[in-house]
Amino acid sequence: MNVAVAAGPGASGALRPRGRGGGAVADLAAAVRELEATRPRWVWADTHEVYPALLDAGVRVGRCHDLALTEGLLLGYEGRHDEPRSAGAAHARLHGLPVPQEPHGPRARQATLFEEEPPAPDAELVAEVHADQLGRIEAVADPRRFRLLVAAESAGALIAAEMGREGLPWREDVHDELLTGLLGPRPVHGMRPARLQALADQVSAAFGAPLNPDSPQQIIRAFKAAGLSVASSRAHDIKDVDHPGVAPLLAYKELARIHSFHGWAWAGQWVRGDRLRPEYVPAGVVSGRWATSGGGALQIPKVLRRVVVADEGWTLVVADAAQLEPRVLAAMAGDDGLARAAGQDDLYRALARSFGGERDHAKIAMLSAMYGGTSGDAPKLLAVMRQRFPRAYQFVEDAARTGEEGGLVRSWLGRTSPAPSARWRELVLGPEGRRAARDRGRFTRNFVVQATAAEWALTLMAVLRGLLPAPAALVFFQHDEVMVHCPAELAGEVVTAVGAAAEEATRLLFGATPVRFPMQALAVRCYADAK
DNA sequence: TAACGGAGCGCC
DNA sequence: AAAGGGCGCTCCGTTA
Repeated sequence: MNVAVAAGPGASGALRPRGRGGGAVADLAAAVRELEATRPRWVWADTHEVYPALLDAGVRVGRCHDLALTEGLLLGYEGRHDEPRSAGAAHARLHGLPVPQEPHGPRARQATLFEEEPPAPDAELVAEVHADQLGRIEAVADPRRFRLLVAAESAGALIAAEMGREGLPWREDVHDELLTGLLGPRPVHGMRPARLQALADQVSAAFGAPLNPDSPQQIIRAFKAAGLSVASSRAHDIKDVDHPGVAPLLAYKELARIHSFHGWAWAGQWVRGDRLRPEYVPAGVVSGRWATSGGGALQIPKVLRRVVVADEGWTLVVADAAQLEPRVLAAMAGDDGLARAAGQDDLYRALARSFGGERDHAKIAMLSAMYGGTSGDAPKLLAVMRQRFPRAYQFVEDAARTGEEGGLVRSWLGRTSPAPSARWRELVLGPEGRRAARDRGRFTRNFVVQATAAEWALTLMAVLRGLLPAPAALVFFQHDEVMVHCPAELAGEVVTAVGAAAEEATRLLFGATPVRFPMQALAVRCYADAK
């Protein structure tokens, strides 16, 4: 049963069960709670807009259909990536009305703060757009897969909202202690911490002139003045340079990043009550990966992982998919040889024999095939791959070729790469054309793998959500890694659920396949212990 | 003064 | 001869 939902002013809203007239309700959350017992699929314009208020009221739902996310998938599939994907825009297109432009960027968002009253809840509009989308889904090449994509994407939106509310356990005292140990005591606002300042002074002393180590230009100039030419101020390009300023500069870079990126100011903004609450953006990346807007939660440095500690009596179950992308390629390409290797726990080890016995060579070959790498030993190893695993090789080559020619590629479930920009179409005809074409080829080559890996991970998480015993909760998701916070006595059950979810995700995407997707799930007290 | 692109680096 | 995909975020330094 599908039930269209629209939120209205305050707690009110409107419901419209499929095929029946619905109506306005004074208390939307109460109405949803009551109907949830019948396990409906809730259809709404935008999970991000609707669901948080339900969660505030203590109402969780099992499944939904997110019109905006689905519209994005469909528009992409139809080669219309640039059109606005809100439910309102979709409705306007249906009726040939002027399409409201998507607000984007900080300015646009501010402007909408002062706009008129929210429109009356319109479950009719929701139902209409939904019906249109269902029709368009049936028109794609493989509706079964696309329906799975829509379901996973929508489930992801529910999870993102729930995780945003739950928050990642984050010990403020441990964080402060760690920062103080690395940087010195917390400075007054705007000042450099003592240890950073000391390192900056050492750098200046080594070069014999005041130098701001945050300025790439000044760094390059300083090396030049010392008679040394460096390609850039990047750590990688200066680490082997013989100069007394190098060591303190590298130390400064490492610590300065922690200070500015995940330091006290950051914690003040994103951490409260020993919980980090970033804003997840499902499908924020064109490949379908999630992004965050604020909080930097997808880039938590490894050194900070010891700050993530389970509550007393609770545990963290940390699980990550091993070698996800090559396994995805093996399953998609239907390459028997690669699929056999991907039936092993260590795919690269299983491939080593084909690459002269070196596990590292197998790894370089696979990564180069998926990323378009060509440096070092890559060409030689790719030639071996082409010969030993022709279908897998051809699969990514085809994706690259399509991209170079300006075409669209799709993930396994049907997520579609954006069309090339007008700028690219111009560029590709000019003197830099070959380069532009190759760049896009690398993008589409990687897209088919990365986007399918994201689908597998999203499906896994959606399944896992349904298997978790209360009060276990998903608290973190990072591309191919999930974390569950649960009472210690449930750890075993959660570990089992992770394994079952991985198997189910594999079955849903690929059916019967020799490829395995091992997930290492570990119950730990602290994220740093998961390694 | 605000806005913006580039550099740099963290994560996958 | 070399040539690696995707992001977010903060800083600098220039520009409007």
